[in-house]
Amino acid sequence: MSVRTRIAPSPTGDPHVGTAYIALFNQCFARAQGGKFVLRIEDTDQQRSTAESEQAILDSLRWLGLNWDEGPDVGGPHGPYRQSERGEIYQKYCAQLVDKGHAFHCYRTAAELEQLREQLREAGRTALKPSDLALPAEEVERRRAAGEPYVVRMQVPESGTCVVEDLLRGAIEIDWAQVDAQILLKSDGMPTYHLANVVDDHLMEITHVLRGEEWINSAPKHQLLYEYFGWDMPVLCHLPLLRNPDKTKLSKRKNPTSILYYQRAGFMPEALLNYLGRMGWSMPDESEKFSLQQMLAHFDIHRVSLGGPVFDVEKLCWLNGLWIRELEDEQLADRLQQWLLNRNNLLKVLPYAKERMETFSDFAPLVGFLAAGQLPLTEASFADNKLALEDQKKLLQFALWRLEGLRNWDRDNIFQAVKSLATAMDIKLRDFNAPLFVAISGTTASFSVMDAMVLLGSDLTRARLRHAVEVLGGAGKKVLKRWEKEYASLA
RNA sequence: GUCCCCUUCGUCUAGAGGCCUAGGACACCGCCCUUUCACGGCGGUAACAGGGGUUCGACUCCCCUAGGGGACGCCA
Repeated sequence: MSVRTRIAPSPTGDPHVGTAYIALFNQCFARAQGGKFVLRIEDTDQQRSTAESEQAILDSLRWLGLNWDEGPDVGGPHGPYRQSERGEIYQKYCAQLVDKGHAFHCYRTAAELEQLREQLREAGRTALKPSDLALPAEEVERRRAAGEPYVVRMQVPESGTCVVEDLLRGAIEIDWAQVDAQILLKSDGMPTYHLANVVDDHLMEITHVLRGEEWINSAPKHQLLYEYFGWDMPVLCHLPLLRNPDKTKLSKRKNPTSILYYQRAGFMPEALLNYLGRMGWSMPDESEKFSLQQMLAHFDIHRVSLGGPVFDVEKLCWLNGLWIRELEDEQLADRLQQWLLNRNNLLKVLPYAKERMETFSDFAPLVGFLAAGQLPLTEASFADNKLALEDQKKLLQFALWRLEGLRNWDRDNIFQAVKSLATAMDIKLRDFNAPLFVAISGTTASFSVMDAMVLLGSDLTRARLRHAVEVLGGAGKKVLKRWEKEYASLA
């Protein structure tokens, strides 16, 4: 038995708690039955995946205490995808499907596809079927001869019902009319997730797949591919999705989602993992605090409850407190030293503090805000700034939006983002920065707020900006909508 | 819009037809402990989405409705 977690690095390289959540359940499920737990990083979109973002994910999972086995034959965290930089493996398998008539070359252009989708919408359908995509033979021949790009799409039944078995939900029926002629090979020759996923799982001898609920709708495609290839299908199990407090799928706009954030904000890995284990799952005796070992010892996949659990930072804090209090003083001293008071950290911070220090005792107050999770702000904290409170609130929200879109979190990028926003809003940088200072450092008397943001990291920075907006009274739905419009018009 | 999944206190959950007057945890409130604040202890408020079946009996099984979520990309 072999269970895998498939991991796609996010564009920003943040290791997502949702990834850890799935990995945790995979590990418990596999190991509880003496099976292998295989981790596979796979991203056939080379724009997204970098060596650093992949490493960040692996490091985060290790930090949490997760560990994985080498996959059979292919080994390593990468699976066949890494052995096939330009997708050769998949092209080979894909050619088999074309030969057998299970897949076809499609020469449709982007413009044509858009038009087709428009027509479907009007007809009240969604899925592009092979028949929708068909072109006259001579037109196909013409485009082929002209060397136009093409993709390979899979054949799918035009009608009928597909039944997919889910370990927790039983039989799920999906109409074939809902399933489109999925692209298997992109025009650059790289596979899409769907093909890579099926081929990799087969080559890695995966027997069970535990993945997020969001994949249920593509299960028929995967099942069909297994049939086309004549391979055994792994058992599928779809886990519920972690949610924001408003019940939508957990997203970083509404919640800190990066493992790095929780690391930086001073959570114990044991506590975070423990909390993830309580999401949609419970110990047979309902105990709240348990280690990975204990979870493993009692793991039963059927104790997963299907309602999407809301990620509640407050309860996580309480749980983390439990873990801290049960540490010996010696252990806690070690943890704190590792976390913050290590030489590396000091060296990073010192250049900014040194200028302003007269005695050693000035150090802690100067950099204390870097160690804090949430700052104890009130409206009064912002009162001395030049701009009206309402304007400061808007400015902070705009800054938050601007910084959310940032790909690389470094001083230059942050500075550019802030400066361009200030210019666009026609506010002097000095006035613009004041509320940022308060939100980030708790006071305007501090070293460069840009440097502070770099030191804090993107997640903690965003969390502070969000908090500041809340402190200033927050923004209702209506206001938010107006601001969004205004923000968009700034360009 | 179409399809799929889901639905027990505000939140995480227990519950495999009678053990349910629905249990635990977070949060909240009160009391105790305490020079303060926490921690800890004790107690309290608070839920089976609605309607139909099936059954001697339904939180539990079935159907419908409603609500929530997800998916509908040459992203994963």
